[in-house]
Amino acid sequence: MATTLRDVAEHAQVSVRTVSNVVSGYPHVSEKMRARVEAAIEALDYRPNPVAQRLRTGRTGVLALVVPEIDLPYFSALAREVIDAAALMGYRVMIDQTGHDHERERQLLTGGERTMLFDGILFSPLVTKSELLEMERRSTIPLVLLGEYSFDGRFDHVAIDNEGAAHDAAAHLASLGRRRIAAIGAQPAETYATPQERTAGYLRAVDEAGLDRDESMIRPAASYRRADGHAAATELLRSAEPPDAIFCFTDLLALGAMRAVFDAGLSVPEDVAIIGMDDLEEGRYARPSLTTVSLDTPDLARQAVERLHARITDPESPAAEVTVPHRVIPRESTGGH
Amino acid sequence: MATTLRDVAEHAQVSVRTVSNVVSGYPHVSEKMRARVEAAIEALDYRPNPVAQRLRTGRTGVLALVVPEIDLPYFSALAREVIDAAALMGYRVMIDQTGHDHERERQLLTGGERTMLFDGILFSPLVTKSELLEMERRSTIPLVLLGEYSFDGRFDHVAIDNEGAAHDAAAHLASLGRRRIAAIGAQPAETYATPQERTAGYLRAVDEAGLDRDESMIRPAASYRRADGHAAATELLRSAEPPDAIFCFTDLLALGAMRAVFDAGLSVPEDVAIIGMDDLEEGRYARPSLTTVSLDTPDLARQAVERLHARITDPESPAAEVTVPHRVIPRESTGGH
DNA sequence: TTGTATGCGTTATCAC
DNA sequence: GTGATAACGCATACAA
Repeated sequence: MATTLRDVAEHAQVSVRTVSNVVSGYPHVSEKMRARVEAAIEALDYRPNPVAQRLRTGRTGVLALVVPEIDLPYFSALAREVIDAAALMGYRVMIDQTGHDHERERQLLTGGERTMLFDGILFSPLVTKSELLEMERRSTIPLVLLGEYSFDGRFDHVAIDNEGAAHDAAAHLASLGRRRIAAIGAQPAETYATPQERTAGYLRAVDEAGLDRDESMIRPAASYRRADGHAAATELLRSAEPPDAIFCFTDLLALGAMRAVFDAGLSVPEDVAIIGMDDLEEGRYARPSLTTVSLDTPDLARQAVERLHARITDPESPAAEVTVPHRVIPRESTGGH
Repeated sequence: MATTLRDVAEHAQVSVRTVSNVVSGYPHVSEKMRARVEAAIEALDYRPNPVAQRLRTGRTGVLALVVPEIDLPYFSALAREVIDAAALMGYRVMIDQTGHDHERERQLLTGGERTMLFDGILFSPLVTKSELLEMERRSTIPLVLLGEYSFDGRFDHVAIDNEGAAHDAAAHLASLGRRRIAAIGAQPAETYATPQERTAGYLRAVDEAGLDRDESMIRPAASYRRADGHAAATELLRSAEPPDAIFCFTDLLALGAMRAVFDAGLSVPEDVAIIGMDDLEEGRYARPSLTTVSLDTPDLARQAVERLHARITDPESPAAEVTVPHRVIPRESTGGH
């Protein structure tokens, strides 16, 4: 069926070794040999079997990208950049959705039935500290964390400064004269790093602005979808002293929150200013356009893939901590440019 | 390093054959043998090497999903469902982005350097008829087309009725009393099937409503992103006789068009009613919420994966043509429920 | 029911 | 610089 190295070797009257050399670009091959082999390759339309190459070399040329849900715009934007960055370095990308299923995450990391299917993992889901500990104990596969814990430098880690970014977002609202600044996206238990760090940054900004901390202004979000932002904002607006500004931990939450403000008969930014994080394209076209904290996703993806590649080629290289810059982008939802 | 069948066999004092039987669930294995082998597997923490399995069996357990851009919400939603549906049938999914690069598409289909990396392809990008012809000539890998040409039943094909769906969308606008109904998303040349069919459906609805066909009301869109919808709508609104309704071939185009209407100082749906297609979650939270044509994406994904699986297991099975139902969902952008 | 041996298509180690 | 050949880890035809 499929043409193999041996077929080419026979056709060109040389050994498989020589054909392999030509195919893999081994430098020490005489010109006439190379020409003969290449002619045979052309004639037989030969293409190497990657599966056999893998078995032999142990490398698969595939990276896994693990995300909670690929249809969350932030993750699909990330996936796009990761796929492109990986392609540039000769990798293909397999995407796994954990769907917030911790068991699924563990399986993916500790081997499960899927060992050796990829050379490394870009791990992006929310994850708890104890899960990371378990990973470190059991897993041996090269791993780069995207976002979340830096975890004592035991894993490569590429992310923004969550605390700082959240601080800047809330500080932006304060700088506009808003006094009752709410936050949406905290997580109830002390489980995940991202919401914790963002809450901390928010609180620091509140303190620095000389505002009162008000626990009732901090709202959890079970997930980071529009519906969660809508529900949380609706509750906030019903309270005795509603906020005049809301900092949402993601743009998607913010878009849901905006819709809730309109549904309550109020307007953005006049009654309530809103800021998100992620700089989704959707926010640029929303009405009003959404002020947000932008993080250079292409850069983040590129750095993550590079880190992972470095770890794959040299498993002993020290873990790196990469922080990608962020910046507030003022738009209409906080009163313009 | 890694434990192999042979290691397990030695540990359990049996042959590799027996271990293999146990691992692969071969029924005729005596109880004590099975127990001994399983104990050894447990003790050595053995896991089969999927790459070796593949080389041996020729099956990879991987499907490729080819899309133009994974960060277009329609395709990320599709990817989510495809990944889930594939997981249910024991497949993993590799995502490829063609980025509207026809050369890239051809490579993916006619083999390129990537042969035998997956068992089948779900092919979703826009594609021309001549490209499909070339595919049929050269490619041998199981393939299911999502959307686009049915192509004479030579490929399995899962899609909505594009012509009918477009007709229903435009007819919905006409039924609301709109007289100057524009369309955004046509493609200039006679290249792709989807825009052609949608244009045809639009024209049929215009005719049926007794309205005049007006070529200037049909606007092309280079891509299907918000920016394209914005640009096209802006032009339409500047014309001497601007439209009172716009049918956009995708929700993303519609969301861009809505923003353009606001930027022009007009309102939706009072001045211009807008309808899209795809039923993105984004449209449900937009202001005003976006009327759209919904197609059951989970169902489409499931059927596509099932078709592909059927073709993989039986390459001789006749090509199937599956049409997934659609329906108009009225929302605020056309004047409510 | 279980063991032995061969091959899937490569790469890489030896010789020459 | 090139040729023969042994793995890589698994599944299976054939034998027992």
